[in-house]
Amino acid sequence: MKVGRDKIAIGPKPSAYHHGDLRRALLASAEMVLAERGVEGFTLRECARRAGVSHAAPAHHFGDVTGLLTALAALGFETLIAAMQEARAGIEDPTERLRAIGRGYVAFARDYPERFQLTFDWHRLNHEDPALRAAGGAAFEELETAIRLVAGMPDEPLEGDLLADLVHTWSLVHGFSHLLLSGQLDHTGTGERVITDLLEGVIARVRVSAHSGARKRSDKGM
Amino acid sequence: MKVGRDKIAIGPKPSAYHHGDLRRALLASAEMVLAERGVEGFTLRECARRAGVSHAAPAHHFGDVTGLLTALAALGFETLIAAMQEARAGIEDPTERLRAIGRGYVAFARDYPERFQLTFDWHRLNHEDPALRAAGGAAFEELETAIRLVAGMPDEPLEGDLLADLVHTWSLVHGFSHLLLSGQLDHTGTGERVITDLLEGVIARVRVSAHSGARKRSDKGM
DNA sequence: TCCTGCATCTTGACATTGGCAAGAAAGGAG
DNA sequence: CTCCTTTCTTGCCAATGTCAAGATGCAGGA
Repeated sequence: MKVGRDKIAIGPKPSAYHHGDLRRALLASAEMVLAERGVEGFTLRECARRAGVSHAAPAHHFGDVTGLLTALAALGFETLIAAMQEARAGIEDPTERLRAIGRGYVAFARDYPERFQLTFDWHRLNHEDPALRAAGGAAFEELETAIRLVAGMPDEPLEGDLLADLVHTWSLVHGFSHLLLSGQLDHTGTGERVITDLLEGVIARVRVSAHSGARKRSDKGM
Repeated sequence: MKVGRDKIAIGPKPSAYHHGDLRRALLASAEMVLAERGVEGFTLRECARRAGVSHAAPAHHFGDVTGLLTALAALGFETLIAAMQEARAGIEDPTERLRAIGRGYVAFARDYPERFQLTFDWHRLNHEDPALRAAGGAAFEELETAIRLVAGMPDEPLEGDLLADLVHTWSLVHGFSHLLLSGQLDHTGTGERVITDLLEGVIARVRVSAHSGARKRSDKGM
Protein backbone atom coordinates (compact mmCIF):
# COMPACT_ATOMS: atom_id res chain seq x y z
CA MET A 1 0.00 0.00 0.00
CA LYS A 2 1.41 3.28 -1.10
CA VAL A 3 1.65 5.91 1.57
CA GLY A 4 3.65 8.44 -0.36
CA ARG A 5 2.46 11.87 -1.15
CA ASP A 6 1.30 11.77 -4.74
CA LYS A 7 -0.38 15.14 -4.96
CA ILE A 8 1.46 16.61 -7.92
CA ALA A 9 4.83 15.00 -7.40
CA ILE A 10 5.64 17.43 -4.66
CA GLY A 11 9.30 16.75 -5.00
CA PRO A 12 12.10 14.67 -3.59
CA LYS A 13 10.80 14.64 -0.04
CA PRO A 14 9.81 11.17 1.11
CA SER A 15 9.87 12.29 4.71
CA ALA A 16 7.01 14.36 6.01
CA TYR A 17 9.28 16.17 8.39
CA HIS A 18 10.37 19.52 7.03
CA HIS A 19 8.02 19.41 4.14
CA GLY A 20 9.66 22.42 2.59
CA ASP A 21 6.58 24.27 1.41
CA LEU A 22 3.87 23.06 3.71
CA ARG A 23 2.22 26.43 4.01
CA ARG A 24 1.56 26.63 0.30
CA ALA A 25 0.56 22.96 0.14
CA LEU A 26 -1.94 23.49 2.95
CA LEU A 27 -3.43 26.50 1.19
CA ALA A 28 -3.81 24.47 -1.98
CA SER A 29 -5.59 21.60 -0.26
CA ALA A 30 -7.65 24.07 1.73
CA GLU A 31 -8.96 25.59 -1.48
CA MET A 32 -9.92 22.13 -2.67
CA VAL A 33 -11.73 21.36 0.57
CA LEU A 34 -13.46 24.72 0.47
CA ALA A 35 -14.62 24.21 -3.09
CA GLU A 36 -15.83 20.67 -2.47
CA ARG A 37 -17.39 20.84 0.96
CA GLY A 38 -18.19 24.50 1.32
CA VAL A 39 -17.45 26.85 4.16
CA GLU A 40 -19.43 24.78 6.65
CA GLY A 41 -17.86 21.47 5.68
CA PHE A 42 -14.39 22.92 5.93
CA THR A 43 -12.16 21.13 8.44
CA LEU A 44 -8.55 21.55 9.39
CA ARG A 45 -7.98 17.83 9.58
CA GLU A 46 -9.22 17.26 6.05
CA CYS A 47 -6.80 19.88 4.78
CA ALA A 48 -3.97 18.22 6.63
CA ARG A 49 -5.03 14.84 5.27
CA ARG A 50 -4.92 16.05 1.68
CA ALA A 51 -1.57 17.68 2.21
CA GLY A 52 -0.30 14.37 3.55
CA VAL A 53 0.63 15.65 6.98
CA SER A 54 -0.65 15.05 10.46
CA HIS A 55 -3.74 16.73 11.83
CA ALA A 56 -1.80 19.14 14.00
CA ALA A 57 0.59 20.34 11.32
CA PRO A 58 -1.51 23.32 10.16
CA ALA A 59 -1.46 24.82 13.64
CA HIS A 60 2.17 25.70 13.36
CA HIS A 61 1.69 27.70 10.16
CA PHE A 62 -1.73 29.26 10.70
CA GLY A 63 -2.33 29.08 14.41
CA ASP A 64 -5.91 27.91 14.32
CA VAL A 65 -8.67 27.43 11.81
CA THR A 66 -9.33 31.17 11.78
CA GLY A 67 -5.78 31.78 10.65
CA LEU A 68 -6.08 29.39 7.73
CA LEU A 69 -9.46 30.75 6.71
CA THR A 70 -8.16 34.30 6.89
CA ALA A 71 -5.28 33.43 4.59
CA LEU A 72 -7.76 31.78 2.25
CA ALA A 73 -9.98 34.84 2.30
CA ALA A 74 -7.07 37.03 1.35
CA LEU A 75 -6.47 34.75 -1.61
CA GLY A 76 -10.17 35.07 -2.36
CA PHE A 77 -9.85 38.82 -2.64
CA GLU A 78 -6.97 38.38 -5.02
CA THR A 79 -9.03 35.99 -7.12
CA LEU A 80 -11.82 38.55 -7.16
CA ILE A 81 -9.41 41.23 -8.31
CA ALA A 82 -8.09 38.91 -10.98
CA ALA A 83 -11.64 38.20 -12.17
CA MET A 84 -12.38 41.91 -12.49
CA GLN A 85 -9.08 42.63 -14.22
CA GLU A 86 -9.55 39.76 -16.63
CA ALA A 87 -13.05 40.96 -17.46
CA ARG A 88 -11.88 44.51 -18.21
CA ALA A 89 -8.74 43.51 -20.09
CA GLY A 90 -8.33 45.41 -23.33
CA ILE A 91 -11.35 47.62 -22.81
CA GLU A 92 -10.57 51.29 -23.14
CA ASP A 93 -13.94 53.01 -22.90
CA PRO A 94 -14.52 53.83 -19.21
CA THR A 95 -18.20 52.97 -19.29
CA GLU A 96 -17.66 49.63 -20.95
CA ARG A 97 -14.88 49.05 -18.48
CA LEU A 98 -17.15 49.52 -15.51
CA ARG A 99 -19.74 47.22 -17.05
CA ALA A 100 -17.10 44.56 -17.60
CA ILE A 101 -15.85 44.88 -14.03
CA GLY A 102 -19.36 44.40 -12.73
CA ARG A 103 -19.76 41.29 -14.84
CA GLY A 104 -16.40 40.05 -13.55
CA TYR A 105 -17.54 40.54 -9.97
CA VAL A 106 -20.69 38.53 -10.52
CA ALA A 107 -18.77 35.92 -12.49
CA PHE A 108 -16.42 35.46 -9.55
CA ALA A 109 -19.36 34.88 -7.23
CA ARG A 110 -20.86 32.41 -9.69
CA ASP A 111 -17.64 30.50 -10.36
CA TYR A 112 -16.30 30.45 -6.80
CA PRO A 113 -19.36 30.68 -4.58
CA GLU A 114 -17.64 29.21 -1.54
CA ARG A 115 -14.71 31.57 -1.80
CA PHE A 116 -17.10 34.46 -2.30
CA GLN A 117 -18.95 33.53 0.86
CA LEU A 118 -15.77 33.09 2.86
CA THR A 119 -14.17 36.29 1.64
CA PHE A 120 -17.06 38.45 2.78
CA ASP A 121 -17.76 36.49 5.94
CA TRP A 122 -17.55 38.48 9.12
CA HIS A 123 -17.07 35.48 11.40
CA ARG A 124 -14.13 33.16 11.67
CA LEU A 125 -11.99 35.74 9.86
CA ASN A 126 -9.35 37.82 11.56
CA HIS A 127 -10.20 41.23 10.20
CA GLU A 128 -7.10 42.72 11.79
CA ASP A 129 -4.90 40.59 9.61
CA PRO A 130 -2.76 42.90 7.45
CA ALA A 131 -2.83 40.66 4.40
CA LEU A 132 -6.61 40.43 4.50
CA ARG A 133 -7.00 44.18 4.92
CA ALA A 134 -4.59 44.87 2.11
CA ALA A 135 -6.36 42.46 -0.24
CA GLY A 136 -9.75 43.95 0.58
CA GLY A 137 -8.43 47.44 0.00
CA ALA A 138 -7.01 46.44 -3.36
CA ALA A 139 -10.37 45.05 -4.46
CA PHE A 140 -11.97 48.27 -3.37
CA GLU A 141 -9.50 50.30 -5.37
CA GLU A 142 -10.24 48.36 -8.52
CA LEU A 143 -13.81 49.59 -8.37
CA GLU A 144 -12.80 53.07 -7.29
CA THR A 145 -10.50 53.49 -10.26
CA ALA A 146 -13.25 52.41 -12.63
CA ILE A 147 -15.65 54.95 -11.18
CA ARG A 148 -13.04 57.68 -11.39
CA LEU A 149 -12.50 56.95 -15.04
CA VAL A 150 -16.22 57.13 -15.77
CA ALA A 151 -16.39 60.40 -13.89
CA GLY A 152 -13.52 61.74 -15.93
CA MET A 153 -11.29 62.49 -12.96
CA PRO A 154 -8.65 59.77 -12.84
CA ASP A 155 -6.46 61.50 -10.33
CA GLU A 156 -8.53 63.11 -7.63
CA PRO A 157 -9.89 61.03 -4.75
CA LEU A 158 -13.63 60.47 -4.77
CA GLU A 159 -15.76 62.54 -2.46
CA GLY A 160 -19.35 63.51 -1.97
CA ASP A 161 -21.77 62.22 -4.56
CA LEU A 162 -19.14 60.30 -6.42
CA LEU A 163 -18.16 58.47 -3.28
CA ALA A 164 -21.83 57.63 -2.80
CA ASP A 165 -21.94 56.39 -6.37
CA LEU A 166 -19.00 54.13 -5.64
CA VAL A 167 -20.75 52.68 -2.60
CA HIS A 168 -23.87 52.34 -4.72
CA THR A 169 -22.01 50.40 -7.39
CA TRP A 170 -20.31 48.09 -4.97
CA SER A 171 -23.50 47.44 -3.02
CA LEU A 172 -25.33 46.72 -6.26
CA VAL A 173 -22.94 44.19 -7.71
CA HIS A 174 -22.30 42.61 -4.33
CA GLY A 175 -25.95 42.37 -3.36
CA PHE A 176 -26.88 41.04 -6.77
CA SER A 177 -24.23 38.35 -6.51
CA HIS A 178 -25.27 37.41 -3.02
CA LEU A 179 -28.97 37.25 -3.79
CA LEU A 180 -28.19 35.22 -6.88
CA LEU A 181 -26.25 32.66 -4.88
CA SER A 182 -28.80 32.49 -2.09
CA GLY A 183 -31.47 31.69 -4.65
CA GLN A 184 -33.65 34.63 -3.69
CA LEU A 185 -33.62 36.11 -7.16
CA ASP A 186 -35.56 33.07 -8.33
CA HIS A 187 -38.59 35.01 -7.24
CA THR A 188 -37.96 37.45 -10.06
CA GLY A 189 -36.89 35.07 -12.76
CA THR A 190 -33.79 37.19 -13.16
CA GLY A 191 -30.61 35.72 -14.52
CA GLU A 192 -27.09 36.92 -14.05
CA ARG A 193 -26.88 38.72 -17.38
CA VAL A 194 -29.06 41.44 -15.97
CA ILE A 195 -26.19 42.95 -14.01
CA THR A 196 -25.06 44.83 -17.11
CA ASP A 197 -28.45 46.48 -17.38
CA LEU A 198 -28.55 47.29 -13.70
CA LEU A 199 -25.26 49.09 -13.95
CA GLU A 200 -26.76 51.53 -16.47
CA GLY A 201 -28.50 53.35 -13.66
CA VAL A 202 -25.32 53.83 -11.70
CA ILE A 203 -23.39 54.89 -14.75
CA ALA A 204 -25.92 57.59 -15.54
CA ARG A 205 -25.72 58.76 -11.98
CA VAL A 206 -21.94 58.92 -11.97
CA ARG A 207 -22.11 61.16 -15.05
CA VAL A 208 -24.55 63.46 -13.31
CA SER A 209 -22.42 63.62 -10.20
CA ALA A 210 -19.29 64.33 -12.20
CA HIS A 211 -20.89 67.12 -14.23
CA SER A 212 -22.60 68.98 -11.45
CA GLY A 213 -19.98 70.04 -9.01
CA ALA A 214 -18.52 66.63 -8.37
CA ARG A 215 -16.67 67.18 -5.16
CA LYS A 216 -18.93 69.69 -3.50
CA ARG A 217 -22.51 68.50 -3.88
CA SER A 218 -22.54 66.42 -0.73
CA ASP A 219 -24.91 68.64 1.24
CA LYS A 220 -28.09 66.77 0.46
CA GLY A 221 -28.54 65.08 3.81
CA MET A 222 -25.38 63.29 4.65
CA MET B 1 -50.40 19.06 36.68
CA LYS B 2 -50.30 21.99 34.39
CA VAL B 3 -48.23 21.70 31.28
CA GLY B 4 -48.38 25.36 30.42
CA ARG B 5 -45.69 27.57 29.14
CA ASP B 6 -43.13 27.92 31.94
CA LYS B 7 -40.14 28.78 29.86
CA ILE B 8 -39.25 31.84 31.88
CA ALA B 9 -39.88 30.40 35.30
CA ILE B 10 -37.89 27.23 34.87
CA GLY B 11 -38.98 26.16 38.32
CA PRO B 12 -41.84 23.74 37.88
CA LYS B 13 -40.14 21.17 35.76
CA PRO B 14 -40.99 17.87 37.38
CA SER B 15 -40.77 15.83 34.24
CA ALA B 16 -39.19 16.65 30.95
CA TYR B 17 -41.23 14.05 29.18
CA HIS B 18 -44.02 15.50 27.08
CA HIS B 19 -42.87 19.05 27.39
CA GLY B 20 -45.99 20.32 25.70
CA ASP B 21 -44.47 23.02 23.55
CA LEU B 22 -40.94 21.87 23.00
CA ARG B 23 -40.82 22.97 19.39
CA ARG B 24 -41.49 26.56 20.30
CA ALA B 25 -39.17 26.40 23.30
CA LEU B 26 -36.37 25.07 21.12
CA LEU B 27 -36.88 27.83 18.59
CA ALA B 28 -36.69 30.40 21.36
CA SER B 29 -33.47 29.04 22.80
CA ALA B 30 -32.10 28.62 19.29
CA GLU B 31 -32.59 32.32 18.66
CA MET B 32 -30.71 33.09 21.85
CA VAL B 33 -27.85 30.82 20.87
CA LEU B 34 -27.76 32.29 17.39
CA ALA B 35 -27.65 35.84 18.73
CA GLU B 36 -24.99 35.08 21.31
CA ARG B 37 -22.65 32.71 19.51
CA GLY B 38 -23.37 33.47 15.88
CA VAL B 39 -24.05 31.12 13.04
CA GLU B 40 -20.74 29.31 13.45
CA GLY B 41 -21.04 28.86 17.19
CA PHE B 42 -24.54 27.48 16.85
CA THR B 43 -24.93 23.96 18.25
CA LEU B 44 -27.91 21.69 18.64
CA ARG B 45 -26.82 20.54 22.06
CA GLU B 46 -26.62 24.08 23.41
CA CYS B 47 -30.17 24.73 22.24
CA ALA B 48 -31.35 21.57 23.94
CA ARG B 49 -29.48 22.54 27.09
CA ARG B 50 -31.18 25.94 27.28
CA ALA B 51 -34.56 24.39 26.66
CA GLY B 52 -33.89 22.01 29.53
CA VAL B 53 -34.13 18.83 27.49
CA SER B 54 -31.71 16.16 26.46
CA HIS B 55 -29.30 16.59 23.58
CA ALA B 56 -31.27 14.34 21.25
CA ALA B 57 -34.65 15.94 21.81
CA PRO B 58 -34.44 18.45 18.92
CA ALA B 59 -34.06 15.64 16.41
CA HIS B 60 -37.64 14.55 16.85
CA HIS B 61 -39.00 18.01 16.01
CA PHE B 62 -36.55 19.26 13.41
CA GLY B 63 -34.82 16.18 12.10
CA ASP B 64 -31.30 17.51 12.09
CA VAL B 65 -29.49 20.78 12.53
CA THR B 66 -30.47 21.84 9.03
CA GLY B 67 -34.12 21.52 9.94
CA LEU B 68 -33.77 23.73 12.98
CA LEU B 69 -31.74 26.32 11.11
CA THR B 70 -34.28 26.33 8.28
CA ALA B 71 -37.08 27.01 10.72
CA LEU B 72 -34.99 29.78 12.25
CA ALA B 73 -34.32 31.27 8.83
CA ALA B 74 -38.04 31.36 8.09
CA LEU B 75 -38.51 33.29 11.32
CA GLY B 76 -35.68 35.53 10.19
CA PHE B 77 -37.59 36.41 7.03
CA GLU B 78 -40.61 37.26 9.12
CA THR B 79 -38.51 39.48 11.34
CA LEU B 80 -37.16 41.19 8.23
CA ILE B 81 -40.69 41.76 6.97
CA ALA B 82 -41.68 43.12 10.37
CA ALA B 83 -38.71 45.49 10.33
CA MET B 84 -39.71 46.84 6.93
CA GLN B 85 -43.36 47.15 7.88
CA GLU B 86 -42.50 48.89 11.11
CA ALA B 87 -40.26 51.33 9.29
CA ARG B 88 -42.95 52.24 6.76
CA ALA B 89 -45.82 52.38 9.25
CA GLY B 90 -47.94 55.48 8.82
CA ILE B 91 -46.10 56.73 5.76
CA GLU B 92 -48.39 57.45 2.83
CA ASP B 93 -46.14 58.99 0.24
CA PRO B 94 -44.85 56.14 -1.94
CA THR B 95 -41.37 57.55 -2.29
CA GLU B 96 -40.95 58.12 1.42
CA ARG B 97 -42.35 54.65 1.92
CA LEU B 98 -39.68 53.06 -0.21
CA ARG B 99 -36.98 55.02 1.57
CA ALA B 100 -38.31 53.86 4.92
CA ILE B 101 -38.42 50.25 3.78
CA GLY B 102 -34.82 50.47 2.69
CA ARG B 103 -33.84 51.85 6.07
CA GLY B 104 -35.81 49.07 7.74
CA TYR B 105 -33.95 46.47 5.70
CA VAL B 106 -30.58 47.86 6.72
CA ALA B 107 -31.76 48.26 10.32
CA PHE B 108 -32.69 44.59 10.40
CA ALA B 109 -29.22 43.64 9.24
CA ARG B 110 -27.66 45.94 11.83
CA ASP B 111 -29.84 44.80 14.74
CA TYR B 112 -29.89 41.09 13.96
CA PRO B 113 -26.67 40.42 12.05
CA GLU B 114 -26.63 36.71 12.84
CA ARG B 115 -30.18 36.22 11.70
CA PHE B 116 -29.46 38.24 8.59
CA GLN B 117 -26.54 36.00 7.77
CA LEU B 118 -28.48 32.83 8.45
CA THR B 119 -31.54 33.90 6.49
CA PHE B 120 -29.60 34.52 3.30
CA ASP B 121 -27.24 31.61 3.75
CA TRP B 122 -27.26 29.10 0.96
CA HIS B 123 -25.73 26.29 2.97
CA ARG B 124 -27.21 24.36 5.85
CA LEU B 125 -30.66 25.58 4.82
CA ASN B 126 -33.26 23.38 3.18
CA HIS B 127 -34.36 25.65 0.37
CA GLU B 128 -37.13 23.25 -0.57
CA ASP B 129 -38.83 23.84 2.75
CA PRO B 130 -42.28 25.35 2.08
CA ALA B 131 -42.22 27.63 5.11
CA LEU B 132 -38.86 29.06 4.12
CA ARG B 133 -39.93 29.62 0.52
CA ALA B 134 -43.14 31.26 1.61
CA ALA B 135 -41.36 33.58 4.03
CA GLY B 136 -38.81 34.56 1.40
CA GLY B 137 -41.56 35.23 -1.10
CA ALA B 138 -43.39 37.43 1.38
CA ALA B 139 -40.28 39.52 1.99
CA PHE B 140 -39.88 39.88 -1.75
CA GLU B 141 -43.47 41.03 -2.10
CA GLU B 142 -42.99 43.74 0.49
CA LEU B 143 -40.39 45.34 -1.75
CA GLU B 144 -42.37 44.67 -4.91
CA THR B 145 -45.41 46.44 -3.55
CA ALA B 146 -43.33 49.46 -2.59
CA ILE B 147 -41.88 49.70 -6.08
CA ARG B 148 -45.32 49.37 -7.66
CA LEU B 149 -46.60 52.24 -5.57
CA VAL B 150 -43.70 54.44 -6.59
CA ALA B 151 -44.33 53.53 -10.20
CA GLY B 152 -47.98 54.42 -9.79
CA MET B 153 -49.29 51.02 -10.79
CA PRO B 154 -50.39 49.26 -7.62
CA ASP B 155 -52.21 46.46 -9.38
CA GLU B 156 -50.27 45.28 -12.37
CA PRO B 157 -47.38 42.86 -11.96
CA LEU B 158 -43.95 44.32 -12.59
CA GLU B 159 -42.27 43.60 -15.88
CA GLY B 160 -39.44 44.85 -18.01
CA ASP B 161 -37.62 47.89 -16.71
CA LEU B 162 -39.66 48.06 -13.54
CA LEU B 163 -38.76 44.48 -12.70
CA ALA B 164 -35.13 45.40 -13.26
CA ASP B 165 -35.61 48.35 -10.93
CA LEU B 166 -36.98 46.02 -8.30
CA VAL B 167 -33.96 43.75 -8.59
CA HIS B 168 -31.77 46.84 -8.50
CA THR B 169 -33.39 48.05 -5.29
CA TRP B 170 -33.17 44.72 -3.57
CA SER B 171 -29.57 44.19 -4.63
CA LEU B 172 -28.68 47.66 -3.44
CA VAL B 173 -30.13 47.44 0.07
CA HIS B 174 -28.99 43.84 0.48
CA GLY B 175 -25.47 44.45 -0.75
CA PHE B 176 -25.16 47.59 1.32
CA SER B 177 -26.26 45.71 4.44
CA HIS B 178 -23.89 42.86 3.74
CA LEU B 179 -20.90 45.04 3.02
CA LEU B 180 -21.66 47.04 6.13
CA LEU B 181 -21.67 43.94 8.31
CA SER B 182 -18.57 42.49 6.72
CA GLY B 183 -16.72 45.70 7.50
CA GLN B 184 -15.76 46.34 3.88
CA LEU B 185 -17.43 49.72 3.76
CA ASP B 186 -14.87 50.93 6.26
CA HIS B 187 -12.73 51.62 3.24
CA THR B 188 -15.14 54.37 2.26
CA GLY B 189 -15.91 55.81 5.67
CA THR B 190 -19.57 55.32 4.84
CA GLY B 191 -22.12 54.89 7.60
CA GLU B 192 -25.48 53.28 7.43
CA ARG B 193 -27.42 56.50 7.08
CA VAL B 194 -26.24 56.73 3.51
CA ILE B 195 -28.72 54.12 2.36
CA THR B 196 -31.42 56.79 2.10
CA ASP B 197 -29.26 58.75 -0.30
CA LEU B 198 -28.39 55.70 -2.31
CA LEU B 199 -32.05 54.94 -2.82
CA GLU B 200 -32.54 58.29 -4.57
CA GLY B 201 -30.93 56.93 -7.68
CA VAL B 202 -33.27 53.97 -7.84
CA ILE B 203 -36.31 56.09 -7.13
CA ALA B 204 -35.49 58.37 -10.01
CA ARG B 205 -35.05 55.39 -12.23
CA VAL B 206 -38.35 53.85 -11.23
CA ARG B 207 -40.07 57.10 -12.18
CA VAL B 208 -38.41 57.05 -15.57
CA SER B 209 -39.36 53.44 -16.14
CA ALA B 210 -42.96 54.05 -15.13
CA HIS B 211 -43.35 57.10 -17.37
CA SER B 212 -41.78 55.74 -20.50
CA GLY B 213 -43.76 52.73 -21.50
CA ALA B 214 -43.42 50.86 -18.25
CA ARG B 215 -44.29 47.35 -19.31
CA LYS B 216 -42.90 47.35 -22.83
CA ARG B 217 -39.43 48.87 -22.69
CA SER B 218 -37.62 45.65 -21.99
CA ASP B 219 -35.95 45.42 -25.41
CA LYS B 220 -32.70 47.07 -24.44
CA GLY B 221 -30.61 43.97 -24.36
CA MET B 222 -32.21 41.51 -22.01
C1' DT C 1 -60.06 -0.98 35.53
C1' DC C 2 -56.33 -2.79 32.82
C1' DC C 3 -53.80 -3.10 28.79
C1' DT C 4 -51.96 -2.04 24.52
C1' DG C 5 -50.38 1.36 20.88
C1' DC C 6 -47.95 5.45 20.05
C1' DA C 7 -45.71 9.83 20.13
C1' DT C 8 -42.29 11.96 22.90
C1' DC C 9 -38.14 12.32 25.40
C1' DT C 10 -33.76 10.11 27.50
C1' DT C 11 -29.64 7.44 27.62
C1' DG C 12 -25.72 5.60 25.68
C1' DA C 13 -22.67 5.00 22.07
C1' DC C 14 -19.72 6.24 17.97
C1' DA C 15 -17.03 8.74 14.70
C1' DT C 16 -15.29 13.29 13.93
C1' DT C 17 -13.66 17.80 15.09
C1' DG C 18 -10.29 21.71 17.06
C1' DG C 19 -6.89 22.47 20.27
C1' DC C 20 -3.18 21.38 23.49
C1' DA C 21 1.07 19.05 25.35
C1' DA C 22 4.87 16.20 24.88
C1' DG C 23 7.97 13.96 21.96
C1' DA C 24 10.56 12.89 17.68
C1' DA C 25 13.08 14.23 13.46
C1' DA C 26 15.87 17.19 10.62
C1' DG C 27 19.17 20.75 9.90
C1' DG C 28 22.33 24.38 11.24
C1' DA C 29 25.79 26.66 14.53
C1' DG C 30 29.35 26.29 17.66
C1' DC D 1 30.28 15.85 17.54
C1' DT D 2 27.03 18.31 20.54
C1' DC D 3 23.44 21.42 21.28
C1' DC D 4 19.56 24.07 19.85
C1' DT D 5 15.76 25.62 17.08
C1' DT D 6 12.27 24.76 13.81
C1' DT D 7 9.10 21.63 12.03
C1' DC D 8 6.09 17.90 12.23
C1' DT D 9 3.97 13.72 14.84
C1' DT D 10 1.53 11.29 18.42
C1' DG D 11 -1.58 11.04 21.99
C1' DC D 12 -5.03 13.02 24.38
C1' DC D 13 -9.23 15.81 25.71
C1' DA D 14 -13.86 17.89 25.60
C1' DA D 15 -17.46 18.87 22.49
C1' DT D 16 -20.46 17.95 18.55
C1' DG D 17 -24.19 15.60 15.32
C1' DT D 18 -26.41 11.49 14.58
C1' DC D 19 -28.17 6.98 15.42
C1' DA D 20 -30.18 3.01 18.12
C1' DA D 21 -32.39 1.43 22.05
C1' DG D 22 -34.85 2.23 26.11
C1' DA D 23 -37.92 4.92 29.25
C1' DT D 24 -42.14 7.60 29.98
C1' DG D 25 -46.64 9.43 29.80
C1' DC D 26 -51.14 9.75 27.28
C1' DA D 27 -55.15 8.01 24.83
C1' DG D 28 -58.34 4.63 23.42
C1' DG D 29 -60.46 0.03 23.56
C1' DA D 30 -61.49 -4.49 26.16
